Amino acid sequence: MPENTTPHKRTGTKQKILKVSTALFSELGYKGTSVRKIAKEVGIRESAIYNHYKNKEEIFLEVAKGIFSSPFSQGNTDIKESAMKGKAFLQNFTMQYKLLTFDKSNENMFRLLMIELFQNKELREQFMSEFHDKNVKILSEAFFIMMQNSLIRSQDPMMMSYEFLSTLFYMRLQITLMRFDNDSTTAISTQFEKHVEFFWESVRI
Amino acid sequence: MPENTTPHKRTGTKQKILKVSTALFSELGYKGTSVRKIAKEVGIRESAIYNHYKNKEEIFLEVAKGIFSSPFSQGNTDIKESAMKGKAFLQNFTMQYKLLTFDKSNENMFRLLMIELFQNKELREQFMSEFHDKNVKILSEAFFIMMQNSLIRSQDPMMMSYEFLSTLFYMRLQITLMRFDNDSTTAISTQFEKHVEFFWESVRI
DNA sequence: GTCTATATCACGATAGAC
DNA sequence: GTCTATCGTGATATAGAC
Repeated sequence: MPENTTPHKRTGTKQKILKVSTALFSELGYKGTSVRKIAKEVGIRESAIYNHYKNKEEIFLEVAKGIFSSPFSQGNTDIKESAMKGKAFLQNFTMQYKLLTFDKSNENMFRLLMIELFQNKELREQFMSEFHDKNVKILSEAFFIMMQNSLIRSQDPMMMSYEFLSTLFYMRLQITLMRFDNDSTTAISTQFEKHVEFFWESVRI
Repeated sequence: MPENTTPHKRTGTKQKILKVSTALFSELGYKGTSVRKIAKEVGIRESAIYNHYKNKEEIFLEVAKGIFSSPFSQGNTDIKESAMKGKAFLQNFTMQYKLLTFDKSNENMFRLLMIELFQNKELREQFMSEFHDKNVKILSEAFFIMMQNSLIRSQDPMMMSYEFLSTLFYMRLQITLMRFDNDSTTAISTQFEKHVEFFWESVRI
């Protein structure tokens, strides 16, 4: 027995608002997206929006929340195990990253992040923790294990992760920008594999 | 005999508009900056703005133009000469980049760039050509020379530049974000030097 | 070149009928 | 839960006096 808003009919409208808002915020940023546009796209009047959300800010925060919960940590495939493979681990990690880069919904997330990064403190913190720290942590563990197994030369694992990750991020930024203008990304897309090659040659023993 | 607008008095107003606009656009983005705010800060009425610029867009493009002409290529110190020094060249290049990162006006520029990157096609093109291509070109030349002199291992110079640059960019982004929130950047600021060390160890023969 | 005054518009949000 | 109607605000931009 559900006792929430819209008891028996499906909660379609609220979800539709969220879906439409996600697309619009991603494309136009916070200021560029108006409640008017959202309502129009959803197919209701502006005033009806306020039956579901207190105000525009509440919609945005809900969008931001949902967007970050998209799991980057894939299957949590035992790091201790896979890190032993050395180069293959990095190839796999990079592949996952590449897939995210070219995934449509993640592309929107990334765009929204970049647009609002300097305007929303909450988003900045999520960027640092979800985007950066999380990946550095995974990579650091892996590099540490590789060092223990004498696969790579000894270095600060955190620093190594930073070096490895920053290039992935920069490629992602460039590709997202290029796709935004419908430029071809074939040339740069092979860069991911080259990056792994270069990095591995730099650190392997 | 000047025959332009404001014949004998100084053209202070137009320059002041530009100066104020630069600060405001950098802080608030395009949508967040209103002609009202600009006028108020300058100390004139909104309508007076239109004696100097056709519209808001024209002001913004002028700001963007000026902001990119800030020369990264410093003294154009003969690359052929300095590249021979190998590691010292990279240290010098990175030092310049670090100075830019911590320079207040360049910090504003970078923030503006990040805010509007996905909203303004012209800015994207300027980013690609001025920000990326230019630096890749300088570094590629240097790496090529280093290879010729057997200072570093043989690789695609462009690719090497990409690898070297992307980390600098990522550090810059992180530092700018942290400074935005008044977080301490002492820990990350030494990363620049570590990056050069790591990279040099990766490529030197 | 600056001012006052105004036109026109889009925005976020609310009140109240259905 | 959605609608119509409306308010208040702040935005870009223009016309015309000084």
